[in-house]
Amino acid sequence: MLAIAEVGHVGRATQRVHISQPALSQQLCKLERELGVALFTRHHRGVSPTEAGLVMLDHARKILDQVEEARQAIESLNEAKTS
Amino acid sequence: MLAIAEVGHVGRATQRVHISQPALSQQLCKLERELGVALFTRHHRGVSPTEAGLVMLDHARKILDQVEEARQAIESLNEAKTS
DNA sequence: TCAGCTTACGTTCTGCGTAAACATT
DNA sequence: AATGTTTACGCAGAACGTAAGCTGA
Repeated sequence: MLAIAEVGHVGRATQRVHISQPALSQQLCKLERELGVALFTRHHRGVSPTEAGLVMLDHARKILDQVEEARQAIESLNEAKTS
Repeated sequence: MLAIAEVGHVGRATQRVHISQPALSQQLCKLERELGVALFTRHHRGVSPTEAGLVMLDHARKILDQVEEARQAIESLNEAKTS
């Protein structure tokens, strides 16, 4: 969700996530409410990350990497079983 | 979700997660369908993790730790701002 | 006026809880 | 019979998409 907004535009990010732009905006707003901090500053030419947004981006990448790692771990374990 | 089932019983885990036992069972089944692998073997005295369950457990802990780390990072960043 | 984010609103889907069923000893 | 997991089912809340609104250059 946030990781996608790293493209610089909320609207531009939609083609990566395959959801509509308002929905993505809602997700972002919800996350910001949840964290109690603004992740991006809105301006007329897309958005740019705040300080908090930057640290969050870093953590988000790590989390997603970890998830992907887990997914691949069970995947390769699956193949070993079926072979 | 999975991390809670590390208590050994699906039913016993409910008091940690504060959701009903059927709901937790559903989550577990859904995750197993999603991964295409059984995470636990069911027997008459609770459940015990399969091989896949064990590796998943390991990854799940890392992921949750990472999430917690992120949450605390923005938290401390918030406090710095307000002070 | 234009580009891009946000709000409104109705619909669809997901997740939970209660209740009932199934399985194993 | 008893313990523990799963299925059925109805409902509340969340998420999405379409459409309309808002804002700054």
